[in-house]
Amino acid sequence: MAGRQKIYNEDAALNAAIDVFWQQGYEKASSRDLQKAMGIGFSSFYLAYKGGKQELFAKSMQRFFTLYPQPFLNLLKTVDNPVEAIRQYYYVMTEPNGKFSQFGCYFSNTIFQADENEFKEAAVKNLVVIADAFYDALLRAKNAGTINPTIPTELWKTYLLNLWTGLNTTKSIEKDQSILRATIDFSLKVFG
Amino acid sequence: MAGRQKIYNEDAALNAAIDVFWQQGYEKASSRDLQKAMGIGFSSFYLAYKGGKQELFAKSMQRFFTLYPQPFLNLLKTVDNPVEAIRQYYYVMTEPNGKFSQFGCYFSNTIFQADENEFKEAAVKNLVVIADAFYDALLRAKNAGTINPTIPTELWKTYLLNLWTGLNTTKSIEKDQSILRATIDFSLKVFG
DNA sequence: CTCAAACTGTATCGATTGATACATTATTAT
DNA sequence: ATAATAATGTATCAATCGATACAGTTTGAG
Repeated sequence: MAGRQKIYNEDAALNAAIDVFWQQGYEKASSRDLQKAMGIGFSSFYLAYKGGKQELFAKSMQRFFTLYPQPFLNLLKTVDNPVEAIRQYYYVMTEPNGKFSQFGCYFSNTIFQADENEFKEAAVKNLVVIADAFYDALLRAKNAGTINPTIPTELWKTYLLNLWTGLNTTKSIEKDQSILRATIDFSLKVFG
Repeated sequence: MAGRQKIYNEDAALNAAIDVFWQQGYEKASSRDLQKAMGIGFSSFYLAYKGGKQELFAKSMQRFFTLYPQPFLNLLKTVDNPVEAIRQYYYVMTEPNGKFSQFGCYFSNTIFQADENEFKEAAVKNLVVIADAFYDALLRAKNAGTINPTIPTELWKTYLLNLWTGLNTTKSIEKDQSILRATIDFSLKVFG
């Protein structure tokens, strides 16, 4: 293998692309915006991502999952009190200067903005994986007697997804952090 | 006043524009899409809406409120059981072939997609008006002893908004209508 | 009958979009 | 050294965006 060395860092460039997509969404994030943020030229951009913006977005969403939800899902496998862990996870949507409260949920945004394409499907799949992990952790706690849910088991995933994706929009309407957190707290009471 | 007569119907044209914006959102709805759907030429378009797409969208959102939420809010003032009325309103998000389940909530979509501009602000305002009406009807029922809510009064609006805006995304993840409706039913139980 | 007012159809504007072309520079294997 | 390979920088492509120009058509007031 011969050839000139990369002048940019691949990981740093992809992380920069994540933030651009996260903030602007797939459509609004222009190739020029992305290149600028990634510190990369046009040629290098299309050399590294032959599929262009589409390929970059797909890899960006994969990396996003690895960076943010994945560590939490791993943690969730070990905790005794999954409701408290989920509460803290949901609280990030209420942190005034955090990326989640500012940019929203990467997957919900994608589901919302994308056409009926592969991205929408992938974003749904990511959220379902998260909901599945929530379900498993809660079921373990229930079986262990740690929690005593009043909500039927078959509604757990949809209820939790709806709370999460709702916050993604509600945070733009209700700016009072204490009200948002109280709503999260109240909604999670059904898990005991 | 002299002059040629309009060849198109203004109300029908605006209604057509609503559906285009509803389905595609402000950004993706191109001026050509709109003209085509409205059955109108470029000249007439910019003659009728000197502010272009922006002005058309503003009037479209106003008309949308008049067409859809307003009649329900009027009904809500008269019903004895507001919880049941709200349930039916939320159910429209689960109707497989309805515009709401297909296109989502006009206002939530706008809040989601718009930049920090006048549209976002107007969409938030519309949702707040709806939440206020929900609140008033529920408070009347509580004072009349018809319902016995377990949720603190100060969380009513945010809780109901979050349920509604959540459905706007959750409907794309959970396709089973019975699960969606059961989640709505369970969530509304807190109002007694 | 005339003429200004109002509406319409088509052609096109400059800006921006995602994506390529192509020459240049840097690196390594032989 | 030289050829092959890889990365870069700039210029530009066709398509589409919102918006406008401008000539043509229909109408009613005088």
